[in-house]
Amino acid sequence: MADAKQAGQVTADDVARLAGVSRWTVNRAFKKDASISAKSRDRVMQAAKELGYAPDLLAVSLASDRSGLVAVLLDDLKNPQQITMVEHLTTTLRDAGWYTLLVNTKDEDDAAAALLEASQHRVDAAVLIGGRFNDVAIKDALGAQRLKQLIVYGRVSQSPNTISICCDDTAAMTEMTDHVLARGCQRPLFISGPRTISAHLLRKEAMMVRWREARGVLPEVLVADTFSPDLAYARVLDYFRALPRDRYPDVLMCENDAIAMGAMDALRFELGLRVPEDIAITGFDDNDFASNHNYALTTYRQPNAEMAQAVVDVLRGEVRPDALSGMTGEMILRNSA
Amino acid sequence: MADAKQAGQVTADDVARLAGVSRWTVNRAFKKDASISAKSRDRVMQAAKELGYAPDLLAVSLASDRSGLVAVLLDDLKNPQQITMVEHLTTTLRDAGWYTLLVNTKDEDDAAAALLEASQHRVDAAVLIGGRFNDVAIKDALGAQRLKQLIVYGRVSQSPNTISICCDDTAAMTEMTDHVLARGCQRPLFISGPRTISAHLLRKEAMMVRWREARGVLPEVLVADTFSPDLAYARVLDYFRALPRDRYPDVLMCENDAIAMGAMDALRFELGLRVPEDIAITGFDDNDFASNHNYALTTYRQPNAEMAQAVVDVLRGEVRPDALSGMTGEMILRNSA
DNA sequence: GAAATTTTTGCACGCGGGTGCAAAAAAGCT
DNA sequence: AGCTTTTTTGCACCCGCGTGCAAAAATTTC
Repeated sequence: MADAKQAGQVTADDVARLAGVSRWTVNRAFKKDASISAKSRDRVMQAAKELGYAPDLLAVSLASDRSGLVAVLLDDLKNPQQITMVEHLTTTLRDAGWYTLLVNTKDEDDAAAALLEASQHRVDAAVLIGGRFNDVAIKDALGAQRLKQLIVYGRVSQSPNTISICCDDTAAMTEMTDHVLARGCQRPLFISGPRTISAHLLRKEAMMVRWREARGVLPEVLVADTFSPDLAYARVLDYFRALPRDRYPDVLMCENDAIAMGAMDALRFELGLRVPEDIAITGFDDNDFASNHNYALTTYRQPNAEMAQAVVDVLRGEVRPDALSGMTGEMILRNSA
Repeated sequence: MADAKQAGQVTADDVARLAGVSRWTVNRAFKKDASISAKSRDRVMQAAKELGYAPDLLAVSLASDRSGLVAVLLDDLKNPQQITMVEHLTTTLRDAGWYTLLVNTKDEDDAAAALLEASQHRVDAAVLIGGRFNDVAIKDALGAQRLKQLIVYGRVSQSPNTISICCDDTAAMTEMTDHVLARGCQRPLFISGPRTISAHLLRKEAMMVRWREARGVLPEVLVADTFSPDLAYARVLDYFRALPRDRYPDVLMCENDAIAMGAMDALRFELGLRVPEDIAITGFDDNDFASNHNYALTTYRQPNAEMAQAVVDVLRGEVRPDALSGMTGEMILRNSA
């Protein structure tokens, strides 16, 4: 095998020379359905292998105005749900021929900067994961205007120039609430995450609405400022300590698993309560630890594969706008509720 | 703000026209320390803002032979340690001006393909995380030859064309072992992950060596085929069930936290043993759940920030070959041992 | 076997900007 | 003011490949 590394980049011209054809024929040989004779394709491929040639994707992108890159911007890699999303996105995109430019943003300003950088890379789309991306603010960012596609992933976006791909939170939460109701719970407490993002309101509201329909009363709500178990732990503890024992809730519905776990730990380790005997708990997302023996969390798994596939559909231009935010996941029943 | 999106890409020529200078002056205005007068830089920047111009990074890469991209290839996004590494890498690289092309590989063949694809993107370096990358096999891959830098991250590589950046596993494991010895443990069991990767042998061997130095005997070893808690759970259960109670180990040293957690669950839920009273347990990596109330795992935190910084140093050409695999982390003492 | 098709191949020009050098402008000096 | 030195600016050519079209070659047809 020729020494491609030291000699610098092997280009299509080199291959052409060796194969005795023109550069364009070489490029055709590497293109899916180009018009080229089998004979010269073989000769080209042979020469290419000999030289260790592979088309330069940068040059392809520049010339063709299709980079094959998708920027995935996220918030918080500590959040298991975001990781799950990244995992599905990277594999699904790669299977479909796209590459993932992963950007871990620090704050809102940084998110805008990241968007601009993504556009400078000519990404075919940018996928926004997490709550840091306030779409109202972001839509004015220079980067947003330069992008071909802006996809808000995992929650519904208000912004018109944007495509939302997410699971039907309302249906999901209604199903969960029905389950809890059927279980006979009477005094619910909803524990929400930070209240900046639209998706959150959907989950909370779906639960509230359903509960009131069924029981005629509105559940209590406790707000945690982040999705961290530790904070939820502290919040829950404060909340319960300020309450007489006979007014304890009998079910905690949490906006995601992380909060549910923190809450469960607080109940068990600090208050000596049993789950689910004394208090039932539900989470959301079915993260990797939800099935753990210590938690056995009843939760809801988002349709992650389907959502990732929807991104590919959008990239391919096969948009089914109706289907983009109506995907439903699956309630996972475990011991906690 | 002009409508950059519909009108297609805004180029330096457009800005030049508006600013009344040549295209090259425009490019200079965007370059860090180019020789350009303050006056024309201002004029250019003004025009650029008006048009919503930003340099096209693809074109820059093509022309300058520095893509600013680093491919991060990994194995298993379910592995918390890999996620931690990705997190540190993405942020550290971005702060230093590089972008991350994240590739989630499926198997060994796919890893080779991913390497080739990375090289086609002209990445400035590829960082290999996880055990799927058998460097002996990978070094022959076409992609590997075309890469400017191949960095094996988180373990030592045998391959000469490769740079290893990792923590000093031997020192780490020796420290952990000393801690366990000082605690007075007598019957250790080492639980290893899959035995394909060099790094694993280092951890196990360091523990074995140290233990024999101290007590004159070699610890038992149990092999789990993956780093999943569930498998460790099953393995540990089998192992203990085949053992008379009086020959139970009194300390489990696990190759990583995931294994330690699975092991701990098995001991508690299936065998009714207490940790650490009956059996002590140590992990490795200090993943997010290690500090959880249910586990309180004594473990070892790798020098993640330092390791990520080392990648940047390599990219910048400021290599300190000696320092690349000698970084030490920090033992985290919790309740489990 | 010559004419009409069809397939294959080659080429000019462009994608957006980098590099090194030479011309032009500005600044410094006597 | 006239001349030298330094800073700024413009330009030719290149990075590696895509696109559309015309020339060349291979096939088919009668």
